[in-house]
Amino acid sequence: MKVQEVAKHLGVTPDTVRYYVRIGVASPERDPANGYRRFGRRDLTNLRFCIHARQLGFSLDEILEILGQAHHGNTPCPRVREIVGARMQDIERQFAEMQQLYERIQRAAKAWETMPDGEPTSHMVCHLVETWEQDLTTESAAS
Amino acid sequence: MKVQEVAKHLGVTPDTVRYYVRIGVASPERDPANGYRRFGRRDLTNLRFCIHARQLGFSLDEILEILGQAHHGNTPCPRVREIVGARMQDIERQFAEMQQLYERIQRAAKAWETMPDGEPTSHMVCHLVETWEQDLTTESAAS
DNA sequence: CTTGACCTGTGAGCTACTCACAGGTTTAGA
DNA sequence: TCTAAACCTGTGAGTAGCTCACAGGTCAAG
Repeated sequence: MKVQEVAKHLGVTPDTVRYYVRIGVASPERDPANGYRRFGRRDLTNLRFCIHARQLGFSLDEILEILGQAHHGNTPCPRVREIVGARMQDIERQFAEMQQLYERIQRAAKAWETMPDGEPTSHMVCHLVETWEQDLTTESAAS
Repeated sequence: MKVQEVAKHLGVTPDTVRYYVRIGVASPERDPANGYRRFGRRDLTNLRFCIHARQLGFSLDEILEILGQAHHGNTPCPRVREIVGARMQDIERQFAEMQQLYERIQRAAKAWETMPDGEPTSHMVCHLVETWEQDLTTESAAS
């Protein structure tokens, strides 16, 4: 299979497939006549795994690590379970951070509702932003 | 004020302050004797605005745009309100995406609980990932 | 006078692609 | 048989917002 067929087959762009090849997710043979990539079964397997794993939040480094393990005949499943666990925690943390950001914006927007616009001065760019009451103390202490 | 004093004052690292100067958030004078940055009132104002705005989810490009507006004596407040509105929508969207990802992972992890590990084969790297039931159809159709 | 803490600019690294460029190949149709 | 469109190639740069490394100059305390 050529790059575009593979891409269509897997639901990604040819550029993405080429990128994955570039970093070593797959290593297709080359057609000696024209240098085109010829994807075999193993290449497709690796690419499919990569795409699925990405959809589960795996990083490309983690994917390469797992492919390496599998290449050596070791079962990558324990590592996979480990990564998935870590990823869930990451997401929970990001989730909390985003919620904080959202609430911060919301508080600001609400506080600004009744405030007029103002001209910038030498000690203030936008009074909306600069007079906004933030509890930085709480947040920087928490981090 | 020198770079480290400013950094401490604003609660960021000296590197961050230097970076902000680099991209034009502030343009401190230089001490002719040694070339050190000397931050004045306006520089501090800009940096403080920048840091606050970042905490509200503004991009550095947006911040530079606003600083430019303010520099020309125009009130940036309407633009600020606009950006804040856009940012809230962005966050809501990201929120939904992350939730999807989280649920996807959760479903996978749950489905794997009772599955044993397996050896990698030529057509499968990790059966946990590759036999995982995804409703890609739903998701790709939705996007 | 030394030592350590500061300062300088520049450039690279991080993630996961995505796009641009310049050029070679294949394929379908006239 | 020719041509034009659609494919393929590798390489390099761009994205966001820092962060760190490097090599070297400066300053303050003891």
